[in-house]
Amino acid sequence: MTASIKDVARAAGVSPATVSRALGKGPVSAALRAQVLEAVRATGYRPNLAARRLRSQESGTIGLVVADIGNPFFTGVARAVEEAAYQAGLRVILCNTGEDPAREAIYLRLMQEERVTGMILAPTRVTAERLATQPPEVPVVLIDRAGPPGGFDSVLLDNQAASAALVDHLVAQGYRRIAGLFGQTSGTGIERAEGYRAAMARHGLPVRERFLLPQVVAAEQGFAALRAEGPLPEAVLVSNSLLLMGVLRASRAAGLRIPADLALAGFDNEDWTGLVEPGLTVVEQPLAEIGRVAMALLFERLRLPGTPVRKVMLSGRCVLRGSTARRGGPEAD
Amino acid sequence: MTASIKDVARAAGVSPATVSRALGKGPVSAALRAQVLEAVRATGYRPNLAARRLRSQESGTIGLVVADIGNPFFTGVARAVEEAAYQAGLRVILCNTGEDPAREAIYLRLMQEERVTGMILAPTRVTAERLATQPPEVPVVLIDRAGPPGGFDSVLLDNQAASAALVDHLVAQGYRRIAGLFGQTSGTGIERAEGYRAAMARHGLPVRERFLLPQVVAAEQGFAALRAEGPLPEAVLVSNSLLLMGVLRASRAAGLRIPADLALAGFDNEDWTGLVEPGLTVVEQPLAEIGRVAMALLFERLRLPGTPVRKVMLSGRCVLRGSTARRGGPEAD
DNA sequence: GCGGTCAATGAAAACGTTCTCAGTCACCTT
DNA sequence: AAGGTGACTGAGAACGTTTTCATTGACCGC
Repeated sequence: MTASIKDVARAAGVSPATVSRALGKGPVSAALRAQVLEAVRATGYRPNLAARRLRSQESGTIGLVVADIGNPFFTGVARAVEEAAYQAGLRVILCNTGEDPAREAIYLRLMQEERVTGMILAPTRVTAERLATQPPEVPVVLIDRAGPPGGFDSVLLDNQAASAALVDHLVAQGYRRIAGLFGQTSGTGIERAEGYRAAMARHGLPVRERFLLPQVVAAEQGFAALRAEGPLPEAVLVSNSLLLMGVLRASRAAGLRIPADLALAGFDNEDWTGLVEPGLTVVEQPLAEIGRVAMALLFERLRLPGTPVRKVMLSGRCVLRGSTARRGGPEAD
Repeated sequence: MTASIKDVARAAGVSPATVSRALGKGPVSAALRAQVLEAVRATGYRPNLAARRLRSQESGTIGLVVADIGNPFFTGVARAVEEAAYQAGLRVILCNTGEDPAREAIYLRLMQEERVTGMILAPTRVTAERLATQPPEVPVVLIDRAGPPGGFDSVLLDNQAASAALVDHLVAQGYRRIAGLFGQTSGTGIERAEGYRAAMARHGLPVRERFLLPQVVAAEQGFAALRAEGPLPEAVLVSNSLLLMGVLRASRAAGLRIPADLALAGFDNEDWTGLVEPGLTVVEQPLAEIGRVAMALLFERLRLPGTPVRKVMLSGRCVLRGSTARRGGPEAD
């Protein structure tokens, strides 16, 4: 088939070992190295990574397992991860689980079979729990979603604080009857719900919440159900951008004016949230930072396996836009 | 380290060959198979994919090399590709080149070293030309962007027709001075420009075009340059969603009303294009279909390597929205 | 009852690398 | 001049699988 290192060796008139050294790091005389390089060119040799990995017992690969590659949050993080890996001479295997725990399990197994050097993982709640009892043999860094207490290195947004900040902002703008819609598959949705609840309690306001699948259509249906079950709230807090889009769509379809009939606040500062009218108030997550820190944690654990578990908590940034303009006041922004 | 097939064999009291057969397809008695499975459980054995690939000489992996994983066009295609691969029991390696030919070359080499079964590729113009002289040894299917004539299987949008359809629509709506902004890194941008030129010629209208890097900021600057160089056109045709966003931003910043001061039409029916006010007229590409067809072409070529090269051309669907409402008329939607 | 077929199993080779080990040669020290 | 040092090189083992080949029985038809 394709040329192997032996073919190159024969062409260059040296031993396979010398070819390996000439291409790698070993000591080789300049003359032989030139011969080898010429032979490589002549034969069109490409090293076989499977053989290399088998022999050297290291894959030079890290696994990145996320819920949804269509979600700009994960693509943002993935870019930073890939960039860091590229700098370090590592490859990235990207896996897309679609929030499906079964698929997550399959990919986790696959990563082990690939003998990845380490993994970065955004687990569903189901998988997060399973990780506690069946930890993978390779270093794992969790992103976006908390794992079992004390278990793994992780880099997280301070979801409770961010959620509470949105509630405080809404209250300050004059809203009182604030409903919450949260994703149900991830620990993140749960945490954001808790922040919402705590802040509402602090203000002495009643909670009204629903948990949904993190999909646009689920949010449209969920919002419809919310309306059906009782009076329209003054504002809705939403735990991710897919749900935010769904609620926006549904409220548009219902002819609601934003924020006059309904204020809206959510997570993830995607481009489109600033382009719709009015702009949507969101908590911006530091995507690149999350990716970079995750890789840094992974590298450190690989370097010093014994170090205690570290959880890095990053803060979001509130981007205030017209969707939460002062209640009853002029539509700012 | 981790258990190997020999450990399992020892635990089960059989030979490594029998373990391999029990786990794979070979004929094994039910009793021994049960023993082996039990031993696998006991030892926590996970097959080593590097060894398997080396021995069996097939990677069970296909490479997907795209320009920008942050671009919803590519994530949409990637999803379909991954789904098809998953069904077929194949893995996908996803590579992100950022429209950088150097990085593209690196990843193409990497795919060969991984001994991928086949590749799906959206090349920049530079790489597309290089493919003609240095074709990879594995089957390649091109998507989104045409390669060298007659060279590779590919699945493409009928860009010229789609572009012309947008021009025709704009003309029908009463627009005459129509400018075009196109991406310069891909053959796609070029083709869309050609369709624009041809349609404008057909209508006897003058062409006014610029070629830009496919980035939001480049479009903002490009649009500013367009305005600086002469009178504001009545409409702008834009060759992809990043440029579309840039032009929308820039025209908002300049206080232009759409479509009264400037009509806008582009490519890719992303969610946000229907959520902004007014909605943007776009050509929708069949993302999932592109991914599926690409995989189908790849599979067929693997099955029957001798078949002649096939180019599948899919049509886009015009989604008409308010951004191209009739000139001077009421703002329809 | 006997050659022949067939399923099940094990021994050992092979996949393409890297790495250890031992060897060669040139050069330096004493 | 003998021994030591060091840089370079090749032979061969090893990585963990799959696969070929041979062997063993069991079973079949005659």
